[in-house]
Amino acid sequence: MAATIKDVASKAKVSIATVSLVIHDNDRISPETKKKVLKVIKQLDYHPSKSARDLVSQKTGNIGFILTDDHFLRTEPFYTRIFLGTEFEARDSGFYILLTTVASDYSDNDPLPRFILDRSVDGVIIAGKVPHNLIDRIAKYKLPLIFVDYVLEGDEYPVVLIDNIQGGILATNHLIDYGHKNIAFIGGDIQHPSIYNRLMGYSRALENAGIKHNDKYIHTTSPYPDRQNGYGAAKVLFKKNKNITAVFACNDAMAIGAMHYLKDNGYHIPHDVSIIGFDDVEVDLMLDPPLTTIRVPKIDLGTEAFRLMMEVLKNKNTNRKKILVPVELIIRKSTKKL
Amino acid sequence: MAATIKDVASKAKVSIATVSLVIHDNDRISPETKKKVLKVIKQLDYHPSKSARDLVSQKTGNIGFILTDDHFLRTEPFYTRIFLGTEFEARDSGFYILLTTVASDYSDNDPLPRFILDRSVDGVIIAGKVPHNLIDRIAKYKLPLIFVDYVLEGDEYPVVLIDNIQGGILATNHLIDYGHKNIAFIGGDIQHPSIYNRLMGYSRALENAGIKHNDKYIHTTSPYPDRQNGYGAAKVLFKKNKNITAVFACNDAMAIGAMHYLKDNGYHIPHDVSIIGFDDVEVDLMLDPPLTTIRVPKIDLGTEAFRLMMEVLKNKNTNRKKILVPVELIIRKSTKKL
DNA sequence: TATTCTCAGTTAAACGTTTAACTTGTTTCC
DNA sequence: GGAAACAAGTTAAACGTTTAACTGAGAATA
Repeated sequence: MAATIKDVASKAKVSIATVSLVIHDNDRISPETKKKVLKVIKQLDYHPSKSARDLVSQKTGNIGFILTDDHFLRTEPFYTRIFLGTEFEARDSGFYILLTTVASDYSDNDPLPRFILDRSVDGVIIAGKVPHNLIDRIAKYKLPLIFVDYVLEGDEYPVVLIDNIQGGILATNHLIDYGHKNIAFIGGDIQHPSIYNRLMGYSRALENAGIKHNDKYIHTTSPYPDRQNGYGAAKVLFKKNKNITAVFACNDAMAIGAMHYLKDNGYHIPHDVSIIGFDDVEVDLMLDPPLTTIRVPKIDLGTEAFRLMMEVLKNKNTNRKKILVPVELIIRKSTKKL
Repeated sequence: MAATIKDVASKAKVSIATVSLVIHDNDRISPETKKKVLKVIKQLDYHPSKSARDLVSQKTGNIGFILTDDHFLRTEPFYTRIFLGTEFEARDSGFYILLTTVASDYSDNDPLPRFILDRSVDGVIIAGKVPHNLIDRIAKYKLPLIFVDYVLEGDEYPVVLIDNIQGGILATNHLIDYGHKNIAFIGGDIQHPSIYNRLMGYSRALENAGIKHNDKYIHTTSPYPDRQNGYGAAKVLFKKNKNITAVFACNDAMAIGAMHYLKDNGYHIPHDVSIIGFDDVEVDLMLDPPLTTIRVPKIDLGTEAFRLMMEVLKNKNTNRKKILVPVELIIRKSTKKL
C-alpha cells in the first residue's frame, strides 16, 4: 500500500499537521523540521491522496468537457484537437479533464453527465453546439461554465470563439484579390452563429470591394455542413448560375463536397473555379488540388478555454469574457487568379 | 450547495446509515422506509459525492490511459479512436478515463503521470509503444496494467492486440489473388511487434502460395512508419527493382507516401503498380485512387481494453490474457488484377 | 416462561487530508 | 519584571461517505 501522511508523520516523529504544513510550504515550520520531513517524504515516495484532498477541500481538480457524440465522431478531428489543447493546458496546471459526450438529440429524460451529479468537476467546458435543454439543466448546478466555438445568443457565459467574421473577410478578400467577382457562398444551417458570421464576413468584404451582393450565389439551406451537403449545394448553385468563378465554403468538409461535384461535372479546379474552405483540417493537403483555406488554431481554442476557466475559478468573476481567436489565410492550389 | 447524505437523513428522519443502505439497495431496510428515503433523495436531487466515496472505498472509479504525445498528435486519429472506444465503454460502467500523454523520449527524471502518484486511478491502460523505462517505473506501483496495440516481449501483462499476422496474410493473399508475384513490403522499424508480425504474415502468405521470398523487395529500415518514410522507401525499392508490380505497406501512412512517390515518377496506380495499406484511416477514401487496405477496428481495441481491465479488477486474475482483434480486407481502387 | 432468532434499523469508526484554534517556550518591549 | 508578541509546532474537527458492530422489539422455539 502507498504511504499516507500518517506514515510520514510517525517516521519523521512529527504530527500529521506538520507534514501537511511542510507540503504546503508553510513558513511556520522551521527549516530543520522541514528538511527532515521532506527527506522522509522522499524515502517513502509519499504523495498526498487526491481523494482525501478533494473531499476536505471541496474541490476536485477536474474540469468536465462536454461535446455531442457526432462532433466527437466526426471524421475530421476538429473538436478532438480542441480537447487536446484543453488537456495539455490542464496538465500543466495539475488538473484533469473528464471528457464526456452527449447525444445530439439530448432529451430531458436522458441523464446528465455523471460528473456534474456526483460533484467530480469544478467547472464545465462545453465545446461546439449542444442541445439547449442540456445547457439549461446544467446551469441549475451553478457550476462555472465556459463555451468554446459556440454561444447561446444573449447568454452571459464566458466564451472562446473563432474570429469567424474576420475569417469570412479574409477568405472573400483573397478571392477578390484574385480578380473574382462572382463568388458563391456555401453554408450549412445559417442559425449556427459560426456559419452566420462567416457569411457576414463574406458580405462585408464584398461590400468593401464595391461588389454587388447576389442572393442567388448564396446557399445556406443545408442542415449540416458536411461533405454530402457541400456536394448538393454546389449542384444547386452551378445548375442555376453559369458564371460563378469562385466558391467560399463555410468549412472544409463542404468545400471538399463541392470540389467533388465540380470534378464530377467536368470543371477543373482551380482553372475553371477557385474554391476556398474554412478550418484547415488535415486532409486538405491530401486533396487534388490541395485546398486553400482559413486556418483555425484548434489547439489554441482548447487552451484558451482552459485558461478562461482558471480565471473564472480564481476570481469568481462572472462578468462575461469573450475571447476571439484569430485565424489565418492559407493559400494552396485550389484558388487561382482569374 | 448540493445536498449531502445528512440532509437526506434528517429530512427523512432516519440515520445516514439508513440512507446509505437504501442507496445500495440493502434488504435490511423495510419497503416503506426505502420508499420514504427514495422520495426525499429525489426531492433534494441528492447524488452521493464521488470524493467521499472514493476516499472511503479506497477506489476511484477512474482508469488512466497513457500514450506518447506523438501518437496522440498524429494526423490520423488512430490512437484517438482507441481512446474513444475505451471512453465509451467506461461511461457505461460508470468509470472515468483520465488521459495523459508522455514524451516519447521519456527519461527517468521526468515525472510519472500524476494520476499514478496521487492514487486517482484503479488501473492503467497503455496504448501503443511507450518507453520501456516508463513501464518499469509504473510497474512498481502494482496497479493493474493493460496494454493495447503493443506488448513488451516476454512480459506477463494482459494485452489487446490487432491480429497483425492474419492482416499480413490477408493483404498479401489479396495481391496474390490478383495475380501479383513481385510484391514489395514497406515497413518501419522491424523491432516494433506490429510491423514485425505484418511482415510475418506477408512471408507466410508468399510461402503458402509457393512464391519465392525476395529480400530485395523488403524495406524495413525506416525509423518511423510515416508518410515521408513511405515515400523514401518506395524510392529505394523502385530504383533498384524495375519489376515490382505490387506493394504492401505496413500502414496507410507509408502507403500514401509510396503512392506519392509513384505518382511523382510517372507510375499509374493501380495500372502499373497495385498498392495496399493497413489500418484503414479516414483519408483513404479521399485519395486518388482510394486505398485498398486492411481495416483495423480501432474503437473495438479500446472497448476490449476496458473490458479486460474490468475483468482484471474483478478477479484479480493476473494470469496473462491476450485478446486478438480480427481485421478485415477492404478492397478499393488502388489494387488491380494483373 | 425463558431463550434464541430475526427484523429493521442506529452508532460509531474509518478513509486521508486540511486548517482553525490552541499550546508552550522564548523574545521583545516599556 | 510582567505583559505582549512571536515562533514552532500540536490537537482536533471537518469533509461525505461506507460498513462492521451494536440495539431493541417482537416472533419463534424449547
